[in-house]
Parts: sequence; C-alpha cells; structure tokens
Amino acid sequence: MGRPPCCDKVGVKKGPWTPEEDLMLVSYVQEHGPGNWRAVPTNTGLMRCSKSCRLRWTNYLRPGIKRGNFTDQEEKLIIHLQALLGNRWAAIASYLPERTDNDIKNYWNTHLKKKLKKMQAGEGGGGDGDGAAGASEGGAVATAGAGGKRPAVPKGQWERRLQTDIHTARQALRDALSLEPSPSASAPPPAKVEPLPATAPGYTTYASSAENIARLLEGWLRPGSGGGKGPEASGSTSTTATTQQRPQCSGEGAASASASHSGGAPANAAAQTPECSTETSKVAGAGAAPPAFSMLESWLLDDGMGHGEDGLMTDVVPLGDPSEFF
DNA sequence: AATAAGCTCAACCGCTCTGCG
DNA sequence: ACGCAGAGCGGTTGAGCTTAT
Repeated sequence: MGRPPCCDKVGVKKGPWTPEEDLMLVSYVQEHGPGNWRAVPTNTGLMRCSKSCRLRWTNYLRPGIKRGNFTDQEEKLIIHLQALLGNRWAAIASYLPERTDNDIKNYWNTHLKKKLKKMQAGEGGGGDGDGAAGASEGGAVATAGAGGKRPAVPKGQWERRLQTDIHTARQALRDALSLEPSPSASAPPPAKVEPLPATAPGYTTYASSAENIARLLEGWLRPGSGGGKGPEASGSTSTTATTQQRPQCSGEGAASASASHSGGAPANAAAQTPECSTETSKVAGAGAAPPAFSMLESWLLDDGMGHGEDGLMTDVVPLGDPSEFF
C-alpha cells in the first residue's frame, strides 16, 4: 500500500560506495550544503537514491566524524544515555557529536550489550542470565517508556520532563564543580581528547572534511593500499589511524556556505541538548536504573559520576559551548 | 596451512515524523 | 483537515576481516 521504496527504481546502484561516488557527493555537499537529498542524485549524476546519499554523508563523509575505538568515557556515556533514552541512537549521538548514530548503534549491539550482559551475569549469578540482556535493554526501555520504542508520555512532554530533570541535575553539578579549585586546572586537555580548538571562531568543519576525504582518497588511490576493499579498507585504516589524533576541525576557511550546515549539525545538537553527559548520568542514576544494576552502576558511576566528571565533560562537551553548561 | 566460527561495520529496508500545498 | 513527499530514525543484513581450531 505504501509508496514504493525510493530505491526501487531501476538503475539505482546499491552496495559499497566507490571513491568516485564519494568525491561526487562530497563536492556536491561542499557546494550546496547537506540537505535536499532528493536533488542530490539528479544534480550529481550519482546513480544512488537520496536516502543512500544522505546515509553515506552522515555516517561516513560528514566532517568531524571520529572513527575507531570508543574511549572508556564514551562507552560509559553511551551506556548512561542508553539507559536514559533507550535505543534512540540519534538522540544519543547528539551527545557524542563526533560519533554517528549508526556507529553508536553498532557499538552498542556488538560490544556494550555483551559487556553489560557479562557484567550482570557476573553480578547476578545465573538467576537471570537471559534476563540480563533484558535488564540492560528492558531497563532502558522501561526508562524510555512502557512501550519500548516510544515513551509512554508524548515525546515533547517527555523531553520537557527530561530537561527539567537535567536542569536540576545541572545545578547540582554546577554546585559541585564550583567547589573545585580551578576549572582550568581540572580540565587539562589530555593528549587524546580533542576539545574544540580555542580558536574556534573561524573554524569550519568542512576543512576537516576535505582533509578527511583527501586522506580517504589517498588511501584509495594508493595502489595496493590494504587489500582489495577500497573504501572500507581505507576507511578503517586511515581514518582509524587519524581517529585519535585528528585535530578535529582544525582547518579553516573552507566552503563557508556549507560550513553552516555541517557545523550546524553538531552545534545544533548541542544547542538542542546543551544538557550533556554528566547531568543525564545523574538523571539516569536517579530515576531510570533498574534495580539489578548495582555492579554495573558502580562501574559506570565510578568515574563517570564522581571524580571522572571532568574527563567526561571534556570528552563529550567539546563540541558544545561550555558556556551552555553554566 | 587450511578451514570454520565469530566479529565488525557499512549499507539497506521499512516505518514514522514533519512540512507543505 | 487532509494527503503527499521528503527526511530521519532504528532494526537488520551480509560481505569482508579476524581469530580460533
């Protein structure tokens, strides 16, 4: 009954993207900015459906994407947020602007689910071995609402309540932090963490995009770079290599028109959800955690809530404006 | 060294949401 | 108020890669 899938048309290519296609897409987006995906295939000549273009952009080509291993902090944050928000990966991803929802989703499904299961199994004994998974997911679900996928309360209302909670938590956090000696001392930019360069004003994410793409293409174009698998190979090698040290958004002055878009995405996310990480952790801890979480909680709260806050903050907040917080 | 099993992650699919005429 | 089209989201799949036997 529904309308035919947009990708059903004949002549629409599927499967892995080629470097050439990536280039076409990137140059188009650099020129026009992301959005109006419908027009992308026709304007670029790409034999891809609009959906595929958007997905490729958001999950792979978009600037500022961090690939590779998740840090411990990110991991914990994801767990917190998953407990709080459920499987709303896009919402979770908005708290980790360098990660895509797909990435987070994959990481959750492949790593964290198992990890939680293991931890809970270790804690609860055999009792609910199977229920363990349910506990992690079900707990989240229970948090998000009885229905599982959807909050029991209307979305807007639910979000508002969440924000109220977050506001409370934020104040508590501010109080707590205000007791600490010096914020600057407490948040030394560790080598690994890349906070936004302080020289933010002129920065555009597109420069980093261009760099990323260039690096990708470098990998692709280089003969014999990593087996036969073009994009994937380079994607997981070169980009992973750059993951930890990539000076996120270090460039300046590229395609300013589009910068407003992509730069806007994370920034927008930050604006929409200035209440980041640690606050939500508190909320999660306060209302959402299912009873069987003690060991898990202690692991999570260990440095997520206590002394580790700084790390979390610096790790997660970088994209947002710290002033949003206080 | 060969094969099987397990794992990862990019991409696809189908559904829902949102904006517009 | 209604219907349509486009965009976005979450779940799922499958090819390629890695590790174990």
